[in-house]
Amino acid sequence: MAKKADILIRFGERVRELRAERGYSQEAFAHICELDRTYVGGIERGERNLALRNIERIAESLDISISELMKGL
Amino acid sequence: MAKKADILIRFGERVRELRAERGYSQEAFAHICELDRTYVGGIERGERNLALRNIERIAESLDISISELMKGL
DNA sequence: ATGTGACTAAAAGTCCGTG
DNA sequence: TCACGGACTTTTAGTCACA
Repeated sequence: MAKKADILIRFGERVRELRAERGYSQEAFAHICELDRTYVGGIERGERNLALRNIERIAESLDISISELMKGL
Repeated sequence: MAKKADILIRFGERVRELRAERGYSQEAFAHICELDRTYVGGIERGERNLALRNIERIAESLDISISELMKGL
């Protein structure tokens, strides 16, 4: 498990990129997503195998579709 | 929770559609995904809030990208 | 060939903190 | 502002018997 360039790693990198693009701190972003600050950190580090509902929340908070969020993964 | 046309419902419908298009039974498809038949059934019925790794497995088994799988959701 | 309820183990996800 | 840890509760993963 946790092979490098794993889907979770790639997803985390993608979230971090998009979140930073929007000028949000992890904490501010976590608040928008209504997720825990430490949890969002874990997602960005590729440590979290998050479920579909939370993927949806993140996409919504980034104001893009899930499909768009998953692009290139 | 579980509002109609929920993400899980829509995702399940999408999986069912694509799976059926390929002429797989739930059981045959479950075998390809290396998931339990009843688990896949639960996904198609929108009862499972499945996590990213399983979403990836399903996309792979359908031979499409996650982004493609999520299209229209 | 599928729907469903029930179940246990594992993982998701929260909340407290530190450097 | 973020990485990371410990302890905790809730939900998912994965399977079964049965309709």
